[in-house]
Amino acid sequence: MRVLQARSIADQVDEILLERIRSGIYSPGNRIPSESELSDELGVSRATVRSVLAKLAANGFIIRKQGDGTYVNEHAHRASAHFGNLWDLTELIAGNGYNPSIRLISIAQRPATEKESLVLGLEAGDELICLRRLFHADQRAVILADNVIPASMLCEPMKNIDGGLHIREIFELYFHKKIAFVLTNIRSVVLDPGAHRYLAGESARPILQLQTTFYEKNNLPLALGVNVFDDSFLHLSLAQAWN
Amino acid sequence: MRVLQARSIADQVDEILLERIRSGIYSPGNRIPSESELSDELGVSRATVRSVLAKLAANGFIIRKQGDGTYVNEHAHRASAHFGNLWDLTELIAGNGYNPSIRLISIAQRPATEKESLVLGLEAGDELICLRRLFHADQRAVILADNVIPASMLCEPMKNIDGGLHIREIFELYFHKKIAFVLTNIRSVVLDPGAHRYLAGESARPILQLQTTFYEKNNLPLALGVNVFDDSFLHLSLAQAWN
DNA sequence: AAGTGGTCTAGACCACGGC
DNA sequence: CCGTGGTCTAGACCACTTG
Repeated sequence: MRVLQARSIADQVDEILLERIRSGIYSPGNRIPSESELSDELGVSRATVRSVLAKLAANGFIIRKQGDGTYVNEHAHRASAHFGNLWDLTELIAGNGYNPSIRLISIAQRPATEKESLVLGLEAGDELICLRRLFHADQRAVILADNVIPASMLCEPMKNIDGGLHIREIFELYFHKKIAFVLTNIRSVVLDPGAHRYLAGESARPILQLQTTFYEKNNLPLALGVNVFDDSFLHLSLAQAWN
Repeated sequence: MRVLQARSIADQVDEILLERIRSGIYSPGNRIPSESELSDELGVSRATVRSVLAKLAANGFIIRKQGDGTYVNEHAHRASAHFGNLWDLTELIAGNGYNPSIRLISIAQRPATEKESLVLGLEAGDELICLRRLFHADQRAVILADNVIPASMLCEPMKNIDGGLHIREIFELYFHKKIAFVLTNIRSVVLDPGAHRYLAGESARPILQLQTTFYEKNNLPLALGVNVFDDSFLHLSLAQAWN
């Protein structure tokens, strides 16, 4: 079977193998075909197969044993997030077994605070676009997501922004920017009344807060984000291979 | 320059490049030599150089720009953890700028609770080794780490265990087991009185809790771990490349 | 146009584990 | 012993950015 060149060969092999794992063709605890067999069957080089298997192993989907073979990990399905798409909130919700959706709460413009202008490299008083969104898991509000972005980068009227998109798409479509990397701080905080308006349950309980700074390829900070969610409802669990 | 075969060539290249970044030979925001130049200078193939650069980029140390070059990321130094060694608590403390040390609080044996025996695949009432350790950052107690391991796996007298070792080494030395992968749940909890005995600051404040399950290569659970720490003192921050 | 990183190949040799 | 994954090489071609 020769895969087409629509996306990269490696990505297609990745998709094929992941589908076989998910569908049970490669079942938990059992051995999958060797690298040579896979490269023969899929018509790609062993190096390409290896790059895909390395990624799957890093995310815990498979366990590799030198001299023996490659086995499907029977515990990886319990992880709600993976290193490739960490901090992708819709994936996090889906990984917990719910149907994710995003709703725009508000979009507004205001001057930057002193701290914000410092981090984002702005002049005091420069304007920011403030995006407040709510992520739902099967109709239940679970994550409150706030993002602030310098208004000077906006390429279209603020009202045009589709709040249901992934933050990466929002940057590409309305700001013509690509996020190169992110720096995320994981914190434990008390649910404050402002956020409690949107999230169900008792107030002042401890919740997780993800503080993210987005950077462009040229090392300049693009925007800030703060996401809060109840980790008793939505588990943030990660599988990771050790060596 | 031909590197020696003591450790893998890739690991040595990794070390060389990381050292050049840390020492400022490759300085923040500036471009580093191209893949071809590096492979020539170090006497290794371009593929090997690429595998190392890919790892450095995934951890945010460098930014790669197709058609342009590879640049040192000027923000990566602010990350306290990296994906390769995530949940390595001594690295986390070092990443926050402190000198890490580990002290054994207690080591004891008791029967497993119902929940523990379920997760670890034991019979009700099987014995567990309970390891309680305290991680210090410059003499200040910052992380309380509890681990429970089935007593049946122990290969030496309990008293022989050196509590100052990395959990991976403890498994290898005293249990003759290798950890293949871990599943970690990140939670936000209230500091309970039991843990407050060891950690300074006010009680009942929100703190981070890392619940880890350790697995062997054969997919069997080895042990459980619970680490709690004050994330206002010790930041859990991660750099991650987005594509 | 030249040079960069991105992708992929074919093949070699090694270390390890099960048979 | 044989087959497995682990490592490394040399070289090809492509896509992209910059001068």
